[in-house]
Amino acid sequence: MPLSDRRARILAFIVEDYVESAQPVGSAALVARHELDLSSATVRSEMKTLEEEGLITHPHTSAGRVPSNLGYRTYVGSLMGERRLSSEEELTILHQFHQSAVNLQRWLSLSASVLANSLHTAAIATPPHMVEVRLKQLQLVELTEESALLVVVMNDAAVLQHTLQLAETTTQDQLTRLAGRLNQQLAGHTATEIEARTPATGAIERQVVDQVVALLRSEEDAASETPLIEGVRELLRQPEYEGDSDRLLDTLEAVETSRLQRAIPARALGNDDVAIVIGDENPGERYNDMSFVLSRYGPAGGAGGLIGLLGPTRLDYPDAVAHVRYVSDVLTELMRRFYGDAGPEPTSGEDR
Amino acid sequence: MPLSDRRARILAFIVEDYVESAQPVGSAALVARHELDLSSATVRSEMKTLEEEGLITHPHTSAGRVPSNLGYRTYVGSLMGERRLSSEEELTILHQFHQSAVNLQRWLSLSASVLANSLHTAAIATPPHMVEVRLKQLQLVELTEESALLVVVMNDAAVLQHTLQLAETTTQDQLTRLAGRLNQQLAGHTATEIEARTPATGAIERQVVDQVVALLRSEEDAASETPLIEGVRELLRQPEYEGDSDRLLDTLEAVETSRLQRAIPARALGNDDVAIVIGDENPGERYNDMSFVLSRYGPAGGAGGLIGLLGPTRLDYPDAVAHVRYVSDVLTELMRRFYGDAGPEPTSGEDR
DNA sequence: AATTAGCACTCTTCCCGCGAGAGTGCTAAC
DNA sequence: GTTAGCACTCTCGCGGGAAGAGTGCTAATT
Repeated sequence: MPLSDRRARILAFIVEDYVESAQPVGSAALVARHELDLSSATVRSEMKTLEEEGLITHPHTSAGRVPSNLGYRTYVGSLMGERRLSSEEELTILHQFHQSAVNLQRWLSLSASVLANSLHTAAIATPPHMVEVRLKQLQLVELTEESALLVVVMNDAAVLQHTLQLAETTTQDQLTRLAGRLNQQLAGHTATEIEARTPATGAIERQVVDQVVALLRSEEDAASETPLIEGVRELLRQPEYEGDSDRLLDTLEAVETSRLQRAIPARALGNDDVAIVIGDENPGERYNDMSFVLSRYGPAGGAGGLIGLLGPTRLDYPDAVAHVRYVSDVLTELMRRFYGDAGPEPTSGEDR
Repeated sequence: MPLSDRRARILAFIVEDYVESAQPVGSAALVARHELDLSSATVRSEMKTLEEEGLITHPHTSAGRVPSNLGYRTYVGSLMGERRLSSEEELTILHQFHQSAVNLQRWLSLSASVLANSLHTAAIATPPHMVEVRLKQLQLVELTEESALLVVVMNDAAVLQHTLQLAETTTQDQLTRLAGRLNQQLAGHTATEIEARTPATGAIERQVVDQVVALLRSEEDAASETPLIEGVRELLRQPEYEGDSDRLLDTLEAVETSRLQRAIPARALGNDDVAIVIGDENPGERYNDMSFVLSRYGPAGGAGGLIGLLGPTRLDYPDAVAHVRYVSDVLTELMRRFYGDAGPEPTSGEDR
């Protein structure tokens, strides 16, 4: 039995009312609220059908209806309207970016904060990384006679550092010369390329090269990076956790500890897509009652990452999608402006 | 009326029992637990006196006694025994450090984790900083024609970065030469020294120098650094928060958002001291029911910071002090080994 | 003079039961 | 197909009462 038009409308109302009130919605309340030309009895019978179709449920006999995960999925997939931010909203967001220092890390955390505050839930951002990470420049700084700091800048503008215990004692002069030589040889190459040639001269040189390769590899490996999370408190203030400290702490733990990556769709996301993962669509059981709304940011083909929201399944999806899309676009534009395209195809206009 | 010997012992028992059980301790229970040669009635009358002295309180008429902040303070100041870690405990901790990469940031977060897990509460660590921050080396990396990444290494081995929007277009070659020149001129100097000489040649040079000064300044300013916090969940699982979501969230907020520095005693801490701040001894009201157990880490005169515990006033202080002291010593020793003393006086032996 | 047994008193906590309220699901009429 | 009516179910909040813990006082004991 396909979803009749009327039943679809009712489902949408249930989702929207429930998102707003966090209370199970009853037939009478629904009729009153939307001034339907239907009696509550009719709505009740439609609700019954919706329940048989698995789109809504009952917490208990005498309570109103609550959307099931499938219900949300249906709503998100075909029922919800598209929301666009007003230019006022857009300006408020832009304004915050313009006040921020030019610093990718700041932008990311600002983006996450903006999302978290707008939707009163948690937001996450993974640091940008490229498919092909190349060495841009390395630097060696003496710490003691037997240890040195290796600083590596990559083509995605990431700066990684590592302390080396040197096999032999050296001076800053020698280190500077070594760094200069290695920069000439290795700049612009990937970990694999560097490994393939292995010049292998001095002991220290080998140490440095090995470490550079290791750092490039770790940057290539998106999963190794801890995502940034903002607004956990906003999330935990949601009524779903009210008075339920256990669930609250479990969620806090799930959000903070388990590598979020595993829960995030690894599948490629087009630059304009916003992916919505609802409840048990998540791999792993930890996020059974949570949803993700995610988008890729960063110039197409260049360094990029994921940014988005993490909330209870009871999320305002239209609002979430609109915000995630806009913030992601802003971030992409900023990166393009300040870090260059850093990729093959200069993408077509999605600026605003 | 000075604290009689017996009354002091009773206070100590109350503190210790309460720390262990998180339940108000009654006179009968106390006698039984410690096999005292006293009747519960005697203990009761002593308790009454302790209460009049403000060392303990009553949640309500028919409940046992709970130490007041003053009670804890007295206990910590003169009653508690000194606890030393067993060599087994020390080894377990050391082992974790030896498995870690040589990386100050890692060490800090490891230290905090160790503390948090050992005492089942939160632990904090502020990044190391020096009283006199000097430029060690800078590096300029081209991003686009009009923007470059400035990477600055300081004498405390901190690496800071900043993206510059350049006033003129340049090439990597020009940037490398500029970096070389500036390194010769500025390396080893403090922000103030650099500012005083102001060579002021090209526009880009001025931009770079200004930014270097700003970065040095921000590193000098300890308060600007966000402390690292681990184990918030351990803290929030403590019985004080059980079933009290509001208090839980308030605490989460206090711990995560408000600049912890303000609550941390800014006063100089000797290298071997462990400072204990209890409840309302904290400046600001946010931490009225929390205690800090803090120690300075880092070679004397060199780069250093604070590390310690953040818990409910109901803390196992002897255990806390022992752990904080040991971890701080380990950290200091590691820093000395890998980063050098980086300071005038090579400190006398406090290694183990 | 200090200690102790005894006891009344207070206050919390838990449980039980009950009534109000919300909302459903069915049936019969429109 | 829609709707009014109604019985039924379940939750939630409230009051009462019993159990338990622990105090504080008093009077007896050492």
